[in-house]
Amino acid sequence: MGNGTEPAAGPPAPAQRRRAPAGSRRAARLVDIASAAGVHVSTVSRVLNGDPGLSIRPETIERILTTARTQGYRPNALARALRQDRTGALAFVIPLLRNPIWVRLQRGALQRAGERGYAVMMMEEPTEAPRPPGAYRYLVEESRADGLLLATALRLTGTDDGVSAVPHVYVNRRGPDPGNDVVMDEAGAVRLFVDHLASLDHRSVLLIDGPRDVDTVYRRVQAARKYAAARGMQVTIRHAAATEEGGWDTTQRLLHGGQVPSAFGVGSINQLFGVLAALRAAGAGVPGDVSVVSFDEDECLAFLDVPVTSVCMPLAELGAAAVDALIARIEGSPASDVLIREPMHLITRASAGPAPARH
Amino acid sequence: MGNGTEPAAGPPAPAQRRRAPAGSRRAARLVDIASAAGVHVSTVSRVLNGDPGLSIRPETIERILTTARTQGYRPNALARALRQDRTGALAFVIPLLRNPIWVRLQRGALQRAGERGYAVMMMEEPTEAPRPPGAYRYLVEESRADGLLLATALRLTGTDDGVSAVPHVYVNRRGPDPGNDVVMDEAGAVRLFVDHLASLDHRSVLLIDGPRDVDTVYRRVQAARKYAAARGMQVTIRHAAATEEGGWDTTQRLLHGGQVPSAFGVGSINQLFGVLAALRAAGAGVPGDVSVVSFDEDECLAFLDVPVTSVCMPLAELGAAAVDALIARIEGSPASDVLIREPMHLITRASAGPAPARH
DNA sequence: CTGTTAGCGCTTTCAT
DNA sequence: ATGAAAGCGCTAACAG
Repeated sequence: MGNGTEPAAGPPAPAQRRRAPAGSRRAARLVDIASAAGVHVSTVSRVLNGDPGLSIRPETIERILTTARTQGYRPNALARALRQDRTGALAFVIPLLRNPIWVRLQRGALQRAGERGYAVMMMEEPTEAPRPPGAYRYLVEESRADGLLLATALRLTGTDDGVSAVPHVYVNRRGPDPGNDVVMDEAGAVRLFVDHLASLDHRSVLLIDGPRDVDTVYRRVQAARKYAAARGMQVTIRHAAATEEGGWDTTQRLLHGGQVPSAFGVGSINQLFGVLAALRAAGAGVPGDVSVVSFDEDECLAFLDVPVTSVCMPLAELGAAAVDALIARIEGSPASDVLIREPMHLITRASAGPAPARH
Repeated sequence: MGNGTEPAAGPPAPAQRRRAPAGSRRAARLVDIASAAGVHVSTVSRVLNGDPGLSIRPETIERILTTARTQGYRPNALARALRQDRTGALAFVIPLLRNPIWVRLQRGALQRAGERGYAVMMMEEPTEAPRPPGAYRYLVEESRADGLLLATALRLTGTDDGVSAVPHVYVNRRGPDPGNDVVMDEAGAVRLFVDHLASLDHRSVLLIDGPRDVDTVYRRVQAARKYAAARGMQVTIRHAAATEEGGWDTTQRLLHGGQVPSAFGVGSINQLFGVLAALRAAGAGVPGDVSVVSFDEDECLAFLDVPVTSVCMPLAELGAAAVDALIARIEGSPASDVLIREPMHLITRASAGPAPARH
């Protein structure tokens, strides 16, 4: 039906090359549409792609469009990609952590990529044994993707391992080659934290965060030192594994060590659970004895026994901006770092309160 | 250097078609290796692919291998895919929720796919406005992927919307067409829950879970009815949004309604936070007044004010098994449902205790 | 204005 | 044991 011409019926499939999943006839090709519509394939191609400088008889256009629709024509992305040397896919290298930031980041990226007509293939960066960015450039070299979104957690060594030969962008971290970073305003987040605590009369703050070779951690630490100094606050830094255990251990050690700052900033939500548990176990009241602020926002924070104040970062925006930046690189735009500032805000809950009266 | 033959130097790039990202020379092709090694491209192809029935002079093989390595040859996945009509990619449709189950599932799938030589492209299923599975079959029809991993949350309508024309597998849910489901033993999980509470002398259980049109929820509810009945326990079911709010609201309503079961099972970790908060707000002790068990395991549960007992499901195994099953479909194996049983276990923490003495 | 043609990079029969 | 050639489905330069 609706396909009177040659390649439909005829001999019983002239050497069909491969899988024919039980009852699915071979997908319609451009040439099928062309012969059914009685025109040449190139004409069909032009019509279907809306070639600007073309003026075909409207009735012909209509016929082509109808035929294509009837036959359920789908352009073969492979053939197109081979021809045009662009796959329409991006590869996203990401550490698959429980931490909700990655989900929000991923969502922002996927959505924007979809809007811009790109598919996204995910590669997990093993949290233990992270690989250098160049380990993923084969994806572009093999024409599986047009560019790389690099969101591995580590700060880079500074050696160019060849990744710079392919379009790429570092997401939520800074890479060794300038102009390819898409990051958030970690310093701004820390400033929000410091300002808030200063306004509550705290004189000493502690930042518990991940390993120092994580770029976001590094930047938060720098900012904490700077802003606390500017306010004349004493600042302590503790690095720990970005896990509940990490937060727990550090806090325990700290509590046994005498002098405890009156305000804690915690880098990741996983650590936060450990910190809160350790505080609770030690009988330290929150916020009575110590105030706590999380640098990861998550809705569950509002439902904890002591609802936790947090800094909410623009993660979806980061993901989207990273996609935009990468596509710009792919299209040949000059490199240029991107800093996402908005929206970022403090979500005030119960865990940060006035500094305890000084002894 | 190391490339003495024709296509290297010569005229200044004879109409290079497209992007040449600043300093990267054109990727080596099979023909480049061939001419550099002084053999025909088909020979190179055979050698590089380890063609079984081939007997070339070892020295020739060596020369080809060396040349390929020297030139950093990468097979063009596009060309290969076009030729062989298999892309080597799977598409994974997933709702990007904060719930940690999806991360673990995704990780299991990505890892197994990698082992089996497949790339995975992710598509987010919008949580609101979910689309029917057939909405994603274009990915296969356009030759972007060889098959579909469908992990959308909804139970299916039963209408075949055309997805059955392409290799696919439902992950953590059952689809309308038999033989394509890869699911975990939700009933077994519920049984673990019921048995545990029965052993603690509870006589009535409540299951707070997501919307009833979510397949996992549906199965847990069926199982709860069945196993509770078998033990002569009274069972109550409450459906709520799979969020903190959902858990909170339901629990509040329940507490104001008189008669409260002595044991709660909670379907998702997000709801769990809401449930615990509502219990706390109402002054109901856990586990003194009510015992609570989560059907989502997450490490943070061990660090809450009352550490929460949970059922730990084999999510990574589910993801891996789904990939295996899909690849089997792609390779033409007959359809067959998969049920993941192992490993599954109860993690006993503090939130489930003996039933309070009866009034 | 539309058709012809070449060819993207690879695999795979077929021929030598 | 290796080479020749066809062709996957599409697009774009060039003809007519």
